[in-house]
Amino acid sequence: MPHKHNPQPAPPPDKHLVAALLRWFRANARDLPWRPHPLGTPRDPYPVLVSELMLQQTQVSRVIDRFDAFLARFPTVEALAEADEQAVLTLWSGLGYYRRARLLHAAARTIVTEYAGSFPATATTLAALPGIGRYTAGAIASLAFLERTPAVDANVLRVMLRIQGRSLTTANPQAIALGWSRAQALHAAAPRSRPTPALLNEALIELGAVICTPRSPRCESCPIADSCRARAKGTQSRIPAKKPPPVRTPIYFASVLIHNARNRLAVTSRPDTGLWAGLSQAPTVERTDRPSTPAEIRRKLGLPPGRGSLRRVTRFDFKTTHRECHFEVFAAPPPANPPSTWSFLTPARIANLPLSSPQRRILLETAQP
DNA sequence: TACTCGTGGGA
DNA sequence: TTCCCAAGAGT
Repeated sequence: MPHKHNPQPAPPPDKHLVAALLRWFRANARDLPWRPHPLGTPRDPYPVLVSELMLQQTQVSRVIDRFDAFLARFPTVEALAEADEQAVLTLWSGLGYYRRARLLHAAARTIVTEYAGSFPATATTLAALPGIGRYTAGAIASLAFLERTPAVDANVLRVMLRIQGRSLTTANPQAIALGWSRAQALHAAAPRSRPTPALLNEALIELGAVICTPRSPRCESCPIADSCRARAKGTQSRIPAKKPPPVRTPIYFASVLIHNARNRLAVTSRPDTGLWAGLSQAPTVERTDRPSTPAEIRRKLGLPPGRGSLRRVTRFDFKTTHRECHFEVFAAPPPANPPSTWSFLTPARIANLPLSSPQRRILLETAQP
């Protein structure tokens, strides 16, 4: 009698996995603005830096247009370093996680001032730059400098966990350690040719993005399905394990549209920490316990008292990962002496400010008659 | 370590 | 419609 528990056949060695993956990538790589021609060519580190920072926690489709616009406006690391931070944030408007834009700007300045404009060329030295963590450092070091080093993002981690058949959340430190060590092992088993580290990292990311997707992975099209323990056990849909949804806390915003006599609109800057730090907005009051009353809004913004001076225009909700934002939009006449922190601007000027999505809606859609 | 920091497409 | 969640880093 054979074994009762019928063990799975041993997966092929990593060498075969890597060969199949690279073959698939060469044949199926999508044409992306930041992808080198031909594949495996070392890339300029600056576009890699920009694309990787833009792609953090978002999706390729959201980034493609922004990437081209950003490089057109700031074609070199020197141009970015010299830029005004507001200009950088403006090009980032709508992308979210605005701290990434500030950190990218800071990294460019560090590269120019401390490295005379030429990028540090190793993952270790890159990781010391602002906004560049372990993943981005590995990506730049491999894609631009062909260093044999892994780059494990959420895509690669998912691929590694499924290959190993481990149902852990992507936030689990064990899972992260497994992802990096498994990816490192694949590099060790890969061919020695110079472009291989870049090709392997990009292939793993691409596989996770188009085949080994979070939901409904296309296992029937996967070049390394015969190396995948999850596939063998049929557990791919449960890997990685789900993490509990984040708790969303409410914030109540009251934003006020204030036109002056020349029909220009009042705009202020948000504080430089917290949600939408440093972005522009209509004069706004916010609190976390309940909506502000009209009297409170008038008082806090220095608007004249009296019932007719503040009328509600509309309201809407906007969700972020951790916040449930309730917006009420009002209109009011300008105070006799507006605060010096307010600017009165035309729509064209406002469109060139760094705006969050809800403020873009308020200032550029709701405000226009 | 656990939490913060956005957004909008798609299931 | 509502919910899920995608090429992370900093604190």
